[in-house]
Amino acid sequence: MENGITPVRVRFAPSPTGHMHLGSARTALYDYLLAKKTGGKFILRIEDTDQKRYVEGAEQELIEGLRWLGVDFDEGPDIGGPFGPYRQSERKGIYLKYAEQLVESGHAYYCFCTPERLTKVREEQQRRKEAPHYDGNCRNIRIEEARQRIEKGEKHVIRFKTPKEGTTTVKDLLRGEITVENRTLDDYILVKSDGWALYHLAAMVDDHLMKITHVIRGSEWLPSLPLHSLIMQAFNWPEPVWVHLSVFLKPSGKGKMSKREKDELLKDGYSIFIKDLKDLGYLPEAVVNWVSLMGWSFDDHTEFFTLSDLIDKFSLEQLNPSPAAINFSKLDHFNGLHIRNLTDEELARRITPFFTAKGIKTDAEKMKKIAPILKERIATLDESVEMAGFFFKDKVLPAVEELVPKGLTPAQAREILLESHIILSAVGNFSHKEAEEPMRAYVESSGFSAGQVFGVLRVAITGQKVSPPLFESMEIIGKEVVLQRLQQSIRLIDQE
RNA sequence: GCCCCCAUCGUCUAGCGGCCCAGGACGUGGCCCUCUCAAGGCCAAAACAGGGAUUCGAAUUCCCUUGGGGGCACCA
Repeated sequence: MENGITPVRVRFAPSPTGHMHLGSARTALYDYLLAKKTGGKFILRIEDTDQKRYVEGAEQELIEGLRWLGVDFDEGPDIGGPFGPYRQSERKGIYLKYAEQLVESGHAYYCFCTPERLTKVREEQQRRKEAPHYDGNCRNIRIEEARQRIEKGEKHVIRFKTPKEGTTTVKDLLRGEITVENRTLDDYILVKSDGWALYHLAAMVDDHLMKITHVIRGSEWLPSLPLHSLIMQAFNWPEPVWVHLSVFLKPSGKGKMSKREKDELLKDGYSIFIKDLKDLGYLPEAVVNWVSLMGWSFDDHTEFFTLSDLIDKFSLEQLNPSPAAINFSKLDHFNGLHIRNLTDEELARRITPFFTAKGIKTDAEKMKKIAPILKERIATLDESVEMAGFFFKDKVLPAVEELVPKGLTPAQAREILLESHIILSAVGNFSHKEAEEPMRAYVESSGFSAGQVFGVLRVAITGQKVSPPLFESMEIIGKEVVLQRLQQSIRLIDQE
């Protein structure tokens, strides 16, 4: 609640098990905004206690994703900080120590049940239509006996001794108090038989040690919130402010994104993965703006925000607890807005890699001239290649059937091209204004419509039916090349 | 099956008892502008899941139903 005044310490704690997606991006963003707003610290902590699920390169992708978005962290694995290390795999010993402390104080116990036995217990419970849970077999083994068995090398885990009676009430900032009956909770494992701590223990220990004041995470954690609260209580540690964000649903709003749907999305030029979004031509500014509004709002009409606007305006009180369907057409909209918010120089710089990726050599000067006429007609950066590739090609190859549009005969199209060639040849200063003026006069006298004349010219000069404004384009291409291309098109018609 | 959460236009949302026969945005449709495509401008259709209760008064509070989501691992 002490938002806006006291500096917070918040952490984004992903596990390096796959690609960074929109949900992570939003959580990290809110963390960052809250930290910046309060003059606090934003920490990146890698939750890699599960060796089996580790994915090579995932941590790097996470860091790159955050940097790309502009969501910079103050402490983290690659930059260090006063509460490191920031990779849980490097903190193994710490967790074990705290787990044993819990055993000592009677809040946890050693359990010697084999995975086989547990599976059997669960199967039986399912058969009886009971909720699967640990049956408490080792709950009351005396600590001395347990120590002896461990000494003899018996495999064991450490379990939390969840109270069997009563209720646990925890407060979530968005939902208020949540109360559960303790008997519906399980004796969760804190430390595995290989000595690695599980999330429930590791995260609580780290949050405490790293002096985390607000835990912002996805609502999939809500069911284990009582456990986490109980663990904190067992240690006698103060609890952070708990903030559970709503989940993202698939665009239809029915259920969450499945593997198959992710593939389908990519076919439409969309993705929930941050690295894909970058390659698809989305601006980090737009992704930030868009994602910030899924579960948060400022007022009833303001929607365009830069990162610094968001730092200024963000507040936990305006978070919305209900699930949100991902709306990609709105991302396109925001991308357009942010593209138009870029300076010409900046836009030129951002679209250049997309040309390079398609094997098109660009030049910076020309690109700067193209940027302004491209700006309001692209929704994503990669569209600029399709729209403006012709500026950098030595040759364009207009299709004859496009050169001769419906309603015109080849002879008429030829006439337009020839007349235009004569008129444009006579233009001294080849600016779009000076070229357009005599061409307009020609349209008037020719009996053709502006659409017909300029349409033929567009195809002849750009090789495309859709392009940036004709005369601005011609100015950038230059008189010489324009005339060459007109001649080429006349030849093309003649050859038919 | 059990536990928890959520519920306003197709979608994201504003609304925190009277300002609401519900506002904005995306998308959709129409018109204007126009050399194509856009951008931009204007207009339109489009929602308080249902039922009780509280109250002079409910989208806003409470209960139930329904629907949706999440969770029930030696994963996070």
